[in-house]
Amino acid sequence: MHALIKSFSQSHKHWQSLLLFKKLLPISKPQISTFPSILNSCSSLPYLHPGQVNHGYLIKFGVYGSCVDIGNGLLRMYLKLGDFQCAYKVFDEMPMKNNSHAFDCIIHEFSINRMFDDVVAAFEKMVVLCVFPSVHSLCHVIRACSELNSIKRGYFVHGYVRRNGFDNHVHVMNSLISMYSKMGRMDLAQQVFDDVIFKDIVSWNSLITGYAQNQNWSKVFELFLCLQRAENLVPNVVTFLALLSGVGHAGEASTGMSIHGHLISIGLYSDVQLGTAVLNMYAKCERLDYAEIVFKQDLMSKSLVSWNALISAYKQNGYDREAAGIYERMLVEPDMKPDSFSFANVLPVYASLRKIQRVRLIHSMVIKSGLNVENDVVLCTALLDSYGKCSDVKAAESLFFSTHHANTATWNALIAVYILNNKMENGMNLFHQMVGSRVSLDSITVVTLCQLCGQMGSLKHANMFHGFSLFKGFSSHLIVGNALIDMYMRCGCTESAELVFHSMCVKNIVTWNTMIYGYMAVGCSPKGLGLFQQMQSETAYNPDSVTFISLLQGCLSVSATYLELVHAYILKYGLASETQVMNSLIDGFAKIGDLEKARELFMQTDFKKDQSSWNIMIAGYGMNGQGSESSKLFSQMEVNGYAPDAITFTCLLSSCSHCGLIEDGCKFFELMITKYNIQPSIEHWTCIIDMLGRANSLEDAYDVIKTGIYHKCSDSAPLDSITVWGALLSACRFSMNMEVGEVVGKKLSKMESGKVGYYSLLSNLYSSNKKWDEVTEIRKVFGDGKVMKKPGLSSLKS
DNA sequence: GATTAATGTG
Repeated sequence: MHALIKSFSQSHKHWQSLLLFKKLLPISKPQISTFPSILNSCSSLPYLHPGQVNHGYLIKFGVYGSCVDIGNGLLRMYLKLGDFQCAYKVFDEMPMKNNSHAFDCIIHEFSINRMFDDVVAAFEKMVVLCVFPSVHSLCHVIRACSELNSIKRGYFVHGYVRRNGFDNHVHVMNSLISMYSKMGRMDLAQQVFDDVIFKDIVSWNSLITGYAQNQNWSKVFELFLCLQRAENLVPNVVTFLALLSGVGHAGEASTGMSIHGHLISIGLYSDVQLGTAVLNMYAKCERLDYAEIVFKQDLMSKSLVSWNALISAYKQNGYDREAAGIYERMLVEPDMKPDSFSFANVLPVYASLRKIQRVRLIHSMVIKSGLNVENDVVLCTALLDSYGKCSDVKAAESLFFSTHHANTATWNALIAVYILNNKMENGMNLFHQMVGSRVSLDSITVVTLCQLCGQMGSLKHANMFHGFSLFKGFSSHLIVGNALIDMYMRCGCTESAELVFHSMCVKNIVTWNTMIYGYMAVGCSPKGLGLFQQMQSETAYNPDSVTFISLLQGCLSVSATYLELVHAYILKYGLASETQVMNSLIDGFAKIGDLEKARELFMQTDFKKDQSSWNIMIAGYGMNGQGSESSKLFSQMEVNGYAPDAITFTCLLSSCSHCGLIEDGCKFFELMITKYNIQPSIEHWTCIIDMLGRANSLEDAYDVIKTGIYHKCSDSAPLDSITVWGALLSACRFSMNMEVGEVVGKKLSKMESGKVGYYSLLSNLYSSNKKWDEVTEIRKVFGDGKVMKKPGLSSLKS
């Protein structure tokens, strides 16, 4: 019977073996040698009960602890069943001297269960008890140190390796190379590599991958060339994965293509991972056409990673709609379930397309698929950011407060959400909390805070914050310098912006563009143009689209000659086919009142018109008092197959309001809701109130606000109500109704951050009516450095 | 030993 139990257990007939054991028990006392077989069977069945019962038998029959094999068997059983508490108990009760097998068992099980602290703790116990680990265990321990990112424990294990002669083992040395690589210590990784006498392909791969992960591309290529000269060693899949990642980041499409060809010729290309890496390489080199071909034709068995990589490829290159399309195609693919990578990839796409329903849907899918948002920071941050971009600040906040692992990116994201949704005070508060928290600040935090100060337009905050970033040592970062320039420009302080600009040792095209943009936004067109010319003569940068969009900012203060000159430069640099550049130019001519020129450019066929081209032209007619032309253009737009969007109607409504075409305005408002299914936004309501106000229907305008119908609009930031009341205020000014005006003014000054809004609206109002004396008067009252909030580039894009 | 992910400058 004992022999039969043993044979059942060996031939994986675990139920039979257990049943037989149960039958045997009432008849006779089992032999000690039967227990290891029984325990083996228990480990293979996903039920804890028989294991515990047998543990009891072992004690009852007095055999427990009498034999190392039984102890180890029991330990293995509990480990496999995942009952670590019982495993610990057995382990503690075992005679441990020289029982390296027990240690190897628990280290192995802890390691595959990602219990890295316990792996290291077990190893430390081994060292104390002078038990020698196996090479396999040692590799697990080294990996645990790298997962824990603990250089101290890494040094300890490395020392142990040296003292005990394990540095002859190539596997141990390879583990050390990748440990130091993951910790970013390529100097130490290189040292270990040099110490390995008989290097194998894994040694080379570990080092090459390390350099790739630490973005030292030249070393990646150099090592690859060395490897090719090495005898008896042939690069394999892993080598090429690292190499392709290097090529992708370096953006060298031609090198990538030759590697691609080489992979085909040596027959490695059929590997899905390599195929995906090739796809990713082309995506990073901005060769989406090749990436698409690789995906469609070469990747026979597409993995989830391949799909994710393709989504990411489109996203990286700015093709949001396409990226969303691929994600949706993936959803209907059989056997393809999105994972946290898919979600984190596609969320920013839906966020930038402002598809809040999609964001909510993904959130529910995340929960349904059993992913834990609280424990996955990346996914949590992506969700938080997406909700914030879709104006659902509450959802963003609750994600932030529910996560246990908020890191720097998570904090940065929520501060950015507050800025985007006009909650500057919340942003500032959160920043102060962040400084007091355990999370460290990074250059992105500083950039975000620069945006915050710039949006507030407060020079006091800007100066304070500049001091802070100098103190923290961030001001030498290129993106921080650029952000500081932008911040000072938005605060209207060109001198400080110039100071930062001249102090920067490393500049890029963004630095120059930011300066030019800033000069133009504060109305210093000669300085902007001067810097533009300086950039051409003193640097190797060619002006790009953004340079020209910047030069065309704030065109109210420029002349026709200036615009002609900029146009000539646009032609010279071959950017006349760029939609956004041409839109800015058309907008410029419209703003200075040269509608003829604007129309001429608009009719040109050598640039691809988009929705905003039409919007700009419609608005252009409106602001020049030609409301009926706006309406005509709108009909043409529909005929040409362009679906009008929310902004189109903002342009139309403001045109009708400006030209006193109340009937047309109401007609368009209705059309927008019924035909185009666009929910009125705060801007639309503002236009309506403005329109009623200008037509001396102040009562009606007041009614719109009093009845609260504007609350049924698509966005709901609290500052928005200030916008609406501000429109009424401007309506009051047009109809010279100071009675209502004062009521509205008082109301505004009581609202949350209402004073700033009131101030900025009033000064906007006065300055648009060219009443400079009143503007100066307001500055005297509120004169703490605040200036008007200027629209950013984002308003141009949409 | 390995490919895909979040926050950010104009």
